[in-house]
Amino acid sequence: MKTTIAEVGKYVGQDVTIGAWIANKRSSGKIAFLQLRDGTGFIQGVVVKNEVDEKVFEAAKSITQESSLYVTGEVRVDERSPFGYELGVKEIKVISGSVDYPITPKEHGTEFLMDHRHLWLRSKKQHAVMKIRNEIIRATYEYFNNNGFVKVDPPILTGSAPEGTTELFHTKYFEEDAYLSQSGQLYMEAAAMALGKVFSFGPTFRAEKSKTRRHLIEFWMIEPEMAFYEHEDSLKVQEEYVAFIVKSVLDNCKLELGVLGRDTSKLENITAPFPRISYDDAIQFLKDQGFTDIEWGDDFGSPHETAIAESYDKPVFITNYPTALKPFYMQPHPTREDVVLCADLIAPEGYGEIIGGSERIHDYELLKQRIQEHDLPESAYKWYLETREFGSVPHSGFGLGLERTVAWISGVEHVRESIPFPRLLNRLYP
RNA sequence: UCCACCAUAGCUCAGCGGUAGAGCAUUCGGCUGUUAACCGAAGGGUCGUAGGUUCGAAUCCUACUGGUGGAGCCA
Repeated sequence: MKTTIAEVGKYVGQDVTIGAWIANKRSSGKIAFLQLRDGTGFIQGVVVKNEVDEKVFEAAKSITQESSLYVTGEVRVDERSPFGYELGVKEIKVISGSVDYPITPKEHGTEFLMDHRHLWLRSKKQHAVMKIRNEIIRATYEYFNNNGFVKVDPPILTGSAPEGTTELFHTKYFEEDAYLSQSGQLYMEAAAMALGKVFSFGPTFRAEKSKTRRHLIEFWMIEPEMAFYEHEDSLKVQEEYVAFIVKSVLDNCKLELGVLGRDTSKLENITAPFPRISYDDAIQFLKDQGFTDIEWGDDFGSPHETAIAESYDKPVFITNYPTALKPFYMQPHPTREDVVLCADLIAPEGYGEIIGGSERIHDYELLKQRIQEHDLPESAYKWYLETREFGSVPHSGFGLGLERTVAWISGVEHVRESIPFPRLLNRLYP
């Protein structure tokens, strides 16, 4: 019976054949332990010399790390295995050898591991992070599909800069200039006017010289946009969605969280509603904490963000930032000129901002005025303004950074481990 | 772009002015329950590059290159 490691629980007491790789091996004179992996999981194969053909034991003793093989044996329950099962090996058929596998069972530096990212992904820890990433993606589709959202894919090649200031990747579009998308939001707003509640999930590109554990040049973003939703309605969706993906990972990735040594009690606590603090109060809070380098009107730096996040044990919304700090399209506060209806969601444990969202301006004249104030080319925003010209409605949306969310839930230090092949300031290989 | 630190065996590091070291990996030998297994042996190096100081530089100085951490910007 050919099966996978994930499925062996169905075959206790029976012989199965698994296509696998050797993750590691330990052997003595009369017994060998093969640490097997097949992509679906990890299991230990035990080869006892006087129970198998001599050739099989020799093959087990001489097989090298990351060689591929078909291994046949009896599935048995074993309490010593964290996975619960092990394989009493009867036969080994090597498919392909592996000489001098670079990633040895020892510590390695970041540069070396990143140079071998294509192989590093095979490790138990990276496997666990990728499974958690997948679970977050799966739960995202489940959440939005269950709540009446339609997935819409905005373009990746664009002709203009949605948020103006940030650096964009430039490319040619035949004779024209084009840029890689840094946000699909404007297109999602148009889509919301067509389909009501929509969400996107796709890559985003920022040509910023950022060099921190929270930054990637290419990252994935989930951007919901909702017609007839005001700011407060959007915050409810955000906290419910984030709580849902955390719960999904807790329910479906127990083994992976264990491999990563994640403190799950911190995740179990992540339930809606999330605490909120206004920008005004956050400034006051920081001053009370002894920060002297910040005044009303300044944007938060990383230490400020962390100080605010650390005073809560859940993600926290920082709401209503000064208009001057935020992009042109955000809806002004109903009773105040100087702030807008927006919120950033800051993850606990120093993982930084995972969501930025706002209610969007729906008034045609005001939006046009803002575009002029920001010196944006009106011709490029003609289509965007038209969404306000023909039956404009209040609407809100937000963007969630996938890699920061994966890093936070997995508990890995750096976002470069939360995406299969990270694009970083100095890294385009592999 | 700025600040700090780092660059020695395939990998992780020690050596910090006087002939280059360890652990892991590899090869060989030993070991019946290992969990980064263990024990013994062997092979493996123009000490990032280019200058300089010195009788003598992996070691001190300068520049460059590459990397790591952080800042700013942002998800």
